[in-house]
Amino acid sequence: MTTAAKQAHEATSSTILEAASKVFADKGYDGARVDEIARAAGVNKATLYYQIGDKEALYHAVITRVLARTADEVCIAVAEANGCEEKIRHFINIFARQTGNMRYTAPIMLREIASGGRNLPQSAMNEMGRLLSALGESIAEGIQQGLFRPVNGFMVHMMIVGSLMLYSANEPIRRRNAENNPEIHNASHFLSTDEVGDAVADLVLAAIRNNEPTQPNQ
Amino acid sequence: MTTAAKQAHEATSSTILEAASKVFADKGYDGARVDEIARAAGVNKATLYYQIGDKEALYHAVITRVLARTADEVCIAVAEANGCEEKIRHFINIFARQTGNMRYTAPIMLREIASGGRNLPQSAMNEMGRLLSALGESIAEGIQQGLFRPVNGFMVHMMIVGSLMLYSANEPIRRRNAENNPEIHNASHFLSTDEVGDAVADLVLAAIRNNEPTQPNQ
DNA sequence: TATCTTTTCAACCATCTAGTTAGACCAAAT
DNA sequence: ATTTGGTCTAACTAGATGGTTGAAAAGATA
Repeated sequence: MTTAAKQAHEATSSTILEAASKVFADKGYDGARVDEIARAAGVNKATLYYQIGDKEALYHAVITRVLARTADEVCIAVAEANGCEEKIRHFINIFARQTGNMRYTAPIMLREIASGGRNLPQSAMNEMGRLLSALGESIAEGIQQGLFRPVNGFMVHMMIVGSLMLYSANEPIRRRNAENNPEIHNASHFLSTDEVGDAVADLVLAAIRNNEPTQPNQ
Repeated sequence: MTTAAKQAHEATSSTILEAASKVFADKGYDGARVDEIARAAGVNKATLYYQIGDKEALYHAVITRVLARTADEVCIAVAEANGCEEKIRHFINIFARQTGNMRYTAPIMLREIASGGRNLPQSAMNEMGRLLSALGESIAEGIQQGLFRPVNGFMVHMMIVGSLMLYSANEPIRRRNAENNPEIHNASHFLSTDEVGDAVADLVLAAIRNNEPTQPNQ
């Protein structure tokens, strides 16, 4: 394959995955129509099969891509942080940005979880594991240092990820509700991506921070 | 209609809705097969159409039922509580029980949110509103009394509901993960329904509690 | 220009599925 | 015994959908 051809392949492939992400997020695996994805990507259906494969291959590519991106961004941000609090903060802020800006991230993950991870390929599971570890280690470290209370790290993870994904995925419902009931419009229901991250970080850190600092464990 | 007939209607109808709840939770709206629901309910497909209606009517009935049950239970529990902290605690514990024991609750809600509430009938929206108010008022009251910090009540709601639904819906993935990696089995990933409620309540209350009590607002 | 490879397309098909229909069944009322 | 009203069923249909294919276009190479 020439480099020009390779680039073309890369470009179409990426266009298709981007379109597929949106459609899968919007309609779910079963609700998504391959024809619609092709149309949204502006390519013929056969091209899609030629470039990537059948519907399942397409979905696997999409979900692995979404999770890998999120895990990459989050892990980098956590690694760059100084101290446990900042690590948690970075984790939350980047996750908030990821779910807030890449609008398909949260719906795809939520649906996948709702289905019991039926379509989760191992590669995607691994990416989830990276996310879990990044936060788990930061919390364990903080507890070790006596900065955090001895909380259940997994529950904290659920809390962060749950609130951020829910808030992001909720948006259409909130908006519709605001349109239908303009009189009870509530500004606190419409925060910017960064405001959401800050609000969650504030709550989570308050939840786990050790306010009666004793000597660190050992 | 005779009372016997009425009872028969009630019974089949309920059986169908129960079966439909499971299938919709498991497969989602588009993934669910009407034939499968009928089979799961042990009735002929035509009976299902006779008793309830088409697939959409079935789904509307299911989601409204699920949300109404949850809202009912939660509202009763909150009303019975004394003081803001206890209201929050009751809210969380009952919600945890509802999502933890009625295993289809969380998946159905998560999918609905992921789809942007496309299939949410007004009746279901109202039930969601009741849930939101129950918590919102309790938090506002606590802030008013200076017991809670001036937090964003909606974000707290996202946090509670997000973590509980995520934890509940997660269960199959956690279990599969534990089976595949028995060496890193983590007890904190497998809490009982009540333990989950307590853990979340502990975290949330720590997050919003006012640790430097000043004079109440006014 | 001729040739070869990669990429795109429109039309097609086998299968699946939501929804319908015509009638069987059954209990109670006459 | 027969009618009546409600409940249920097997079998069917019309339409949609995932996936395929053979040919044509585009582009590189020589």
